[in-house]
Amino acid sequence: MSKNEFICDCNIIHEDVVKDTINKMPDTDLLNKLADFFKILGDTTRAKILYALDKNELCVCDIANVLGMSKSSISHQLGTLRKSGIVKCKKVGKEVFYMLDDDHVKEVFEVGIEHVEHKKLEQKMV
Amino acid sequence: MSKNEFICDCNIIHEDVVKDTINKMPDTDLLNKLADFFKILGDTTRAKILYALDKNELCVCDIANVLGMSKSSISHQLGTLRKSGIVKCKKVGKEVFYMLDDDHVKEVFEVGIEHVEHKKLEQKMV
DNA sequence: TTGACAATTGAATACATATTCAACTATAAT
DNA sequence: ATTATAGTTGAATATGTATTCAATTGTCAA
Repeated sequence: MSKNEFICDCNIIHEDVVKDTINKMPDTDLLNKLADFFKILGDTTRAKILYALDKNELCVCDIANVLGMSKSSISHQLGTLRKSGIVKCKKVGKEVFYMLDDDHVKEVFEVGIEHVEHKKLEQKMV
Repeated sequence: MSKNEFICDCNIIHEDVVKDTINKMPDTDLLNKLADFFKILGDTTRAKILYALDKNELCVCDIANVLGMSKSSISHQLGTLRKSGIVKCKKVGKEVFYMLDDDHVKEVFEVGIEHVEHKKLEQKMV
């Protein structure tokens, strides 16, 4: 493996480790989907929506009022959440009720909160 | 609670549920930190970096070569990862070696992968 | 001390995306 | 049928951010 095969303008000193790491990397498709999943959770509005839906089944107006935001922006976000299969909905008359479609979200949230609170604790100890 | 207290131009029909949900919402600070944490994981480049660092301790050049990207962009991303306390580094001569600072990341990834693979499976069954 | 190299940094660019606004659809009530 | 309401949608705007580029820092070797 010559130096020129590498993208970088540096003398590769750790060729073996690099090769080993490359071999151990999961396929791109998985990593993209994983990042996309976290991207969905990585927005305050969406995080709040999911948190609210974990507590109660809610219509668009309810969510808008819980978060103190406009119906439109909530509806847009619900659209993205629905497209990514994280929430589902049922229509009742003029209203549309939303609920979580996936238990994983709750689980991921829990580990995330653990992390965040652990970090907070660390800061206090410093 | 009058209609006017609500942000939305709709006849609140589910006042009780809305109030209940509001009461059960965690404080804003936690939700923001949580979203910020997921935002960090919600980028393909950063996800790849973290995945790579989970396998081996690597210098900036190594990571750049594993991902096939420039040193500069990797360094920028390592900066954000460092600031958020997810990776740490040690300097050895001219090189800087990076490693994961937190076991939670691994844990969160695992649940995330579970979710992604579950979704993939669901799609196949349809 | 000079040259080479790993890494960082700031500014610029390019791209992605959250919210707003206005228009529209679908359903229910009169 | 007409009107009001819940929700959706597309375009525009505003904001955020990933990558590139160029310059700079710090360390090692000659």
